Amino acid sequence: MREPLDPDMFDPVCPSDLAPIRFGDKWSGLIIRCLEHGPRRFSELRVPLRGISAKVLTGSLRTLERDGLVSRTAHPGPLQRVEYALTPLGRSLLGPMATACAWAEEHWDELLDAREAAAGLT
Amino acid sequence: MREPLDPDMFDPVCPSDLAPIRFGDKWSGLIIRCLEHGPRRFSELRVPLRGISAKVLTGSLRTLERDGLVSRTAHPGPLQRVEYALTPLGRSLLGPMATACAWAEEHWDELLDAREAAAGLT
DNA sequence: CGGTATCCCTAAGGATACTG
DNA sequence: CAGTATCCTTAGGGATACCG
Repeated sequence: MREPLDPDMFDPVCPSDLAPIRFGDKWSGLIIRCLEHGPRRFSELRVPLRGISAKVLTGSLRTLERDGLVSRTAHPGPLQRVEYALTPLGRSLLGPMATACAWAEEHWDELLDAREAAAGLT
Repeated sequence: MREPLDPDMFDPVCPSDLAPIRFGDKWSGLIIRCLEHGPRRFSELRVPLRGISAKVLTGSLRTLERDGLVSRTAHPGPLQRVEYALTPLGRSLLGPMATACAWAEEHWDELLDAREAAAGLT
C-alpha cells in the first residue's frame, strides 16, 4: 500500500500506452494505474511518469478530479503534503483498463509486425 | 451484413466517445465499430461519422491499415469501389471495446454529475 | 467514387523559471 | 513540496478545392 512506485513501471513502452488503446489523454491511464495500490503524493507520481512536467501532471490530475475519478487531499502542516487517490468511480475503471492492457499484451507482436511490414513497403 | 449503417449510430455523443476512454485517435474507435458487421465503403463510413472530412477519414483508415486492424480492398471496374473491413486482429479489439463502452454507459451519469459539480464550484 | 493538396487553427504537451 | 506563470512547438483535426 505504501511501498514506493517502481520507477520502471512504464519503461520504456507499456501496454497501456500502446495504440490503439488510450484512456483519456496521454497520461491519465498511467496515472490511474499509479494510484491502483493506494494514495500517492504529487512528487511520487512524477517518478514512474518520467518526462512529465509539473504543469502537465497538474493539468491531468485536475481533469481526473473534475471527472470524479481521482480525489485530492491536502494535509495541513508546515511541510506541504498533498495526496491523490482513486475514487470509487476511478477504481471502477481498473477492470476495463486491465482488459485493454491484456489485449495489448496479447497482440503486441502482431501490432509491431504489422507496422514493420507497412514500413517495409515504403 | 449489408444493411446500411444507421446515420444516428453515434449521435450526438456515444459511450465510445466518452472520456476517459478513447481508442486511438478521435475516430478510430468509431470506425472500428462501423465495420463490426461487415465491410463498408469509403462513402458509407462518412454517413454515421458526420463531420469527418475525407482527409481525416483517409488518414484514420491509413493508420488502422498500418496497424493491421483494417484491410482495404479496391474492386476494379469502371465505377471505383473500395471496401474496408476488419482484419482478425481488428475484430479481436471488439471485445475490449465492448467492455469499455459498457463501463461508460454504466457510469455515464456519475461522470456527468462529477463534471457538473466541478463546474458549479466555478 | 475515392481520394489529394493546400491552408489554417487550436489544444496538448513540453521547457524553463519562479513562488507560497 | 506542490504547484503557477510564461513561452514555444507540434500534431490533430477541419475547410475548401481539385483530380483520376
